[in-house]
Amino acid sequence: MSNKSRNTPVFLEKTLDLSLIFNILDLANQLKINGDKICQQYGVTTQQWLILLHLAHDPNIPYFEREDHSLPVLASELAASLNVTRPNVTNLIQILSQKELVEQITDQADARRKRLILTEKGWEIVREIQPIRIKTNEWLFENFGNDQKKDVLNFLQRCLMKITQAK
Amino acid sequence: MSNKSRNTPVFLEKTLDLSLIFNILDLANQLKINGDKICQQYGVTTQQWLILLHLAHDPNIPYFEREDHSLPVLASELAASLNVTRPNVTNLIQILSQKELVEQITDQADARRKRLILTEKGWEIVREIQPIRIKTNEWLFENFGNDQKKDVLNFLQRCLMKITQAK
DNA sequence: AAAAAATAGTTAAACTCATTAACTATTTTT
DNA sequence: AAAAATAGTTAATGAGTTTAACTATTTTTT
Repeated sequence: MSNKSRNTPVFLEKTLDLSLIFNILDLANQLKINGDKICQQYGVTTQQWLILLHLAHDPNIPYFEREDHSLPVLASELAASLNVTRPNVTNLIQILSQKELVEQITDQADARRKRLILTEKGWEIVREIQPIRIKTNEWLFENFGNDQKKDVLNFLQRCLMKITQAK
Repeated sequence: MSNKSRNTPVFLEKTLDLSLIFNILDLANQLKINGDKICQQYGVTTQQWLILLHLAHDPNIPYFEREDHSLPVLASELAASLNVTRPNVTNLIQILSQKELVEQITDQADARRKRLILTEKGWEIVREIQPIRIKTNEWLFENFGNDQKKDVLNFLQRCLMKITQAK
């Protein structure tokens, strides 16, 4: 009695590749949920906090390893780093401006550009979340050695490079 | 001239842990974008397609490795696997029902439960996307050996286990 | 120098996915 | 028989996202 609704059909095989994909997605999901739990105590979402980290020039952000970033961040750079559209960034920045965490300053050399900087209140949130963030990650990875973590990081970076360069 | 808006402040250090987190999030993001590009040709989103894969009992889904799943899936199981609330699943299932990809059948042994199954049209989408999915993933991981992939999978699974058991 | 093209960002409308709180219906436990 | 637990829905709401059409500014081309 081979019933489609009860048994895995033949064309859906268990493979290393597909398991990897699902586990990456699941873990990212969990990390986002974890982030939300921390961030919500400070009145921001994980996504909003990620923007604050960009404005604070967190050196761990992959985009900053690929591109130069000596000047304050632009909306278009945020869009590129977060892989979302510019209107979406406009939207998020407006929310953060209303919360008085971010300010926009028109670039003197090019009036089309708006440089985004953190307010003191914005810096405060980044500073306060930082130790919690570090502790949480130390806990998460405590059973792994540095070499192991480096291998995984390398794997992820090479995948990212491949996937982003294909566009 | 140490200007907060231009230089990385001291408390934001570059670390292996934080780089790992960012890269996991970024890669998951890219995978979702990739998925959307494929799925949208079939009139579904990545999230909706993931539900179809659950109903098709894809053996690569992490939840199915942890829990038994001999019977057709329940909304509550979907919620647990996707890490979302039950009302959200109700919502998604309604969309998929309207698209005639999913049917709900009241469980005979327990009338509270509704077993979710794919319609023939639902199966068709899963079947048609499958080869594209496999080819895309083979391409993505083509430069890695099986051992390397196994190591990464193991790393991700252990992280997931740790993070989910902490709740 | 003027016109055209490119770039940076915004506005508006719409959609997907997600939440919480309060509810119905059914089954299980006490 | 009553209480508690379980499965799912409804309603209201919100965050984040998109596309299409727009303004303003700068750069390139002619």
